[in-house]
Amino acid sequence: MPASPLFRRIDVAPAYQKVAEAIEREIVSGRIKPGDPIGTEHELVRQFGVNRSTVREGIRVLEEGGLLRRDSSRRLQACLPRYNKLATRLSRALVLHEVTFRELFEASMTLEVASTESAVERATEEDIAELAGNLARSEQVIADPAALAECDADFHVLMAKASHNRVLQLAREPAAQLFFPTTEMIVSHVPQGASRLIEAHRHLLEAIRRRDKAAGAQWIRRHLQDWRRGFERVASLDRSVEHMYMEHAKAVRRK
Amino acid sequence: MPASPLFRRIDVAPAYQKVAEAIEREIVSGRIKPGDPIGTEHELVRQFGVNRSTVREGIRVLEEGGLLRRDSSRRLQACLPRYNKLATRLSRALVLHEVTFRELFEASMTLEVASTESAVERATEEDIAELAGNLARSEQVIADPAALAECDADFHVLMAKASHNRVLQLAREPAAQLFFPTTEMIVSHVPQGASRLIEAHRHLLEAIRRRDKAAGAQWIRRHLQDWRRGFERVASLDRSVEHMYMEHAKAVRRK
DNA sequence: CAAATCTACTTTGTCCGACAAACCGATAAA
DNA sequence: TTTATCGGTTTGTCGGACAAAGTAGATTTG
Repeated sequence: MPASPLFRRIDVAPAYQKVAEAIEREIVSGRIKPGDPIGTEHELVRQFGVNRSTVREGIRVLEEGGLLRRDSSRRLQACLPRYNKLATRLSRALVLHEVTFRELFEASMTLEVASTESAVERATEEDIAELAGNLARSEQVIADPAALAECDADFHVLMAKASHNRVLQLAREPAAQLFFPTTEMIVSHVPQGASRLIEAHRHLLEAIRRRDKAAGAQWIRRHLQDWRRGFERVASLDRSVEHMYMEHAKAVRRK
Repeated sequence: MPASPLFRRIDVAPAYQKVAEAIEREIVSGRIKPGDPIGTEHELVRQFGVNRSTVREGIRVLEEGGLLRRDSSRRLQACLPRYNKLATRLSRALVLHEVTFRELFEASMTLEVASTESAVERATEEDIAELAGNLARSEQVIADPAALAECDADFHVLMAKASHNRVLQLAREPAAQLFFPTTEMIVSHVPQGASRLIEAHRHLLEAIRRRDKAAGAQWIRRHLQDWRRGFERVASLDRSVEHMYMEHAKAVRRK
């Protein structure tokens, strides 16, 4: 145990980091609210007394962290980090760690069941209406695997929203981003895949309407098992998530 | 539906983003392995044909995303994004969204139970040894709430590691980072809090040793319920996580 | 009077060149 | 063998510059 120190640890962080930290502090502490303008780069230069290049490096850090964005006219403003954007980073990390589909499946089984059970308990009328709207759209695009896969992903996002638990919502997102891109592949390879998917969604919605937790849990499990069986027709569960993800990322980038 | 287009959508992303994306592609695709050097800024300037300021902005983006780091001599190298670092961003996001302890508790109940059940099934001898080591340390610091709280957080991290499911490991981390900082407070306010905590850990370890899934699930639930009861003595579950987190963050920064 | 257009100013994205401090490697000195 | 010294790199920061795009106010037009 050292004696009480004479000197405080000196802060050797580079200037751009200090700029980023200073702005971050203001936002996290709530002194700057989401949507508030941060001021122009020139103003920040004046306030911090550093060069514009330095300010810009700090800004990039915060932009990437999701605390800052540029509005339509590219002026800076504070913002609430969107789960979705952060989840993308996490998904990428999972890919790099060469996570397998088995891990993804197991985790999703837990997360989606929890999300469903909460949704059954807490879904509001609006939540139900959104889910119903999604279901209707799904039925229209039943013959288009890509569109149906997108509907499926949305359905589960809506379900997580209906759980009214943002932690759960956030926790499931990275796995879902890797999990659901495979849906298109499965739906187009497995006969009856599309109709079974929609049937499961219909029963899930019905369970929510009746506040029947057991039915909800049962149908989400069945839905995921369907995915698993479908997936195993095409590839091994122990394959790393890497390839699928790469292809999907490419497709998204084209949009 | 548009006719097949004559021209491809031109890419108007700013140069620093393209630099970041180009490097990201190389890393995510595996052509650059974690640990590989990226080359000096000057080299990147040459390769991309843009200014150094531009390159540096791109580098900041990737550094923040965890794909790039600077080694001891500040040279750039690729790296695997650590869950922990990303989880910190997520935790911050949860704070900004004013998540409540109730949400945190419910999600953790799901995530920790799943993590425990997997650990019971799959923990290796090394996992068990690590958990046992942690338990021994806990018993030594039973009178020191801060140290005990740290042990508790570590215990659950080790448990997640023992689950051998990296998706689960990642999914629980953000919640845990917000959840466990309160442990110190609870342990020091609730008589028997420390001993109950250690008893729960002991039973959890025992359940893993005996591969007794039901016992594992039961004890982790009990452990979390203990937390909840303790917490409710001090504050309301419906309080936003914000204040606690802010104080904890300050404490960590001082370290 | 309202709408459209033009013009002057601001802001961002990028570039150039520069320099001190830190770091690396190798050689010289103890 | 260890320590000290000395160039050569590399990073972090700086100042200034300019084109493109956006903004807002003034001006023209219907």
